[in-house]
Amino acid sequence: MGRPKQFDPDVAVEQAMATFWRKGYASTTPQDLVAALGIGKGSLYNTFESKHALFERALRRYRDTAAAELVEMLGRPGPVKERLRAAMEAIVEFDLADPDRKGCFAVNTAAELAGVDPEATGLVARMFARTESALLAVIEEGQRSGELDPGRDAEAIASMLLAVVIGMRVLAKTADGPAQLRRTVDAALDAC
Amino acid sequence: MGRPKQFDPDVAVEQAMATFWRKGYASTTPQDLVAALGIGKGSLYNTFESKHALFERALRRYRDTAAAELVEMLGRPGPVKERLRAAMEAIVEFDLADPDRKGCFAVNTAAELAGVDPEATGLVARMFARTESALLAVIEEGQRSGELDPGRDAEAIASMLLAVVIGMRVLAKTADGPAQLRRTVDAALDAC
DNA sequence: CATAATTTGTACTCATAGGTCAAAAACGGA
DNA sequence: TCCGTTTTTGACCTATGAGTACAAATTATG
Repeated sequence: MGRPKQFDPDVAVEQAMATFWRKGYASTTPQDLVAALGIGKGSLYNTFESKHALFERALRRYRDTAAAELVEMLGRPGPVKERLRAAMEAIVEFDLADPDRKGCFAVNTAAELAGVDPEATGLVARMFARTESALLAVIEEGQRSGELDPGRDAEAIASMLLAVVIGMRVLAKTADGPAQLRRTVDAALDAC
Repeated sequence: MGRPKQFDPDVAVEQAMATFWRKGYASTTPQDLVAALGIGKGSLYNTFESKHALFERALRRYRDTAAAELVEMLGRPGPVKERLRAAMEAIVEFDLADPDRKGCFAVNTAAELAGVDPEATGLVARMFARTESALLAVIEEGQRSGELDPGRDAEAIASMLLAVVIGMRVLAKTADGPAQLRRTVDAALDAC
């Protein structure tokens, strides 16, 4: 019954994610969104309650795709140090290859909305926590297998690696070349 | 000659800095600014060319105060590790004590405007570079004095510490307590 | 085929962004 | 005290933000 939608809401959320990611929340206008999604304003507000609601869905989508990918990479089989290096290098490659220099959607959102938007703040905090858990799991696995020194504080190392990753993704937005970030990866791995 | 200004432009820049720092560039409105500076809109635009020009001055002020303070702390006399710890712990204390969770103005600006606003991007990139230089100087000093292992790559460690600091300042915006950041400081110092 | 249900496009609305401008006010100098 | 200069005040302006209203269009079902 009723007229069927002319567009796929999931695809629309994906496109909204790309737009919010590139421009940030405040700077993204309804016009930006209708242009990016290729639908009219009526459909926009009929399908998604509000700009804020759509933003929240976009953030969740990010969590379930890009953020989940990092966690997945860390969970792959293989030597611990190689996994950590692969994951960090993939981030560096990705961020530097992006002509828009979008960085990380979660990091950008933390910088823009933490303390202002409770839903966004909570979502981002949990993404960070999830990433930290994944890092911790890898570190502990390495310590058990003897690849890493078991005498070190695994939680501290995981927390530091999370900070390194977040810091790199900020730096990637202003970096003029890959040298600095590659050095950072090397030093971070040495610290494990 | 002519009517004297009723307000101190330097103080006004300071207040503008606080406002931009807390709300970000896009979300700060002329109304916010006249309210924060306590002057009329005419005076605002008579004294500062535009919102963007005022923002740039605010960023420069930040560079010359808060950002300079970190560099200064790192340059103080004393054992290298103690200096690094003191500087990092000061950042953590400062960020967590702030009820607004503003974080670092430079980091927030990088997240919001890198790639969009050339002046802001350049200013932030140079603040980061300056901080990295200060970190490198401390590391090298420690390696010369024997406090740190001279066999390690000082530049890599400095780059990593910069990433750690930036990452911590993002994390401080969503953190629920000091534990995670304290662990990060410990692990970062161990990595030197 | 009529009808109910849903979507879509378009035209509105109200508030605010970002800024300009004219006139009044406050100064120092002649 | 009048003049030229500069600042302040606050009304004004145009464009856009975010969203609403609603009629027209499109569909499944009885």
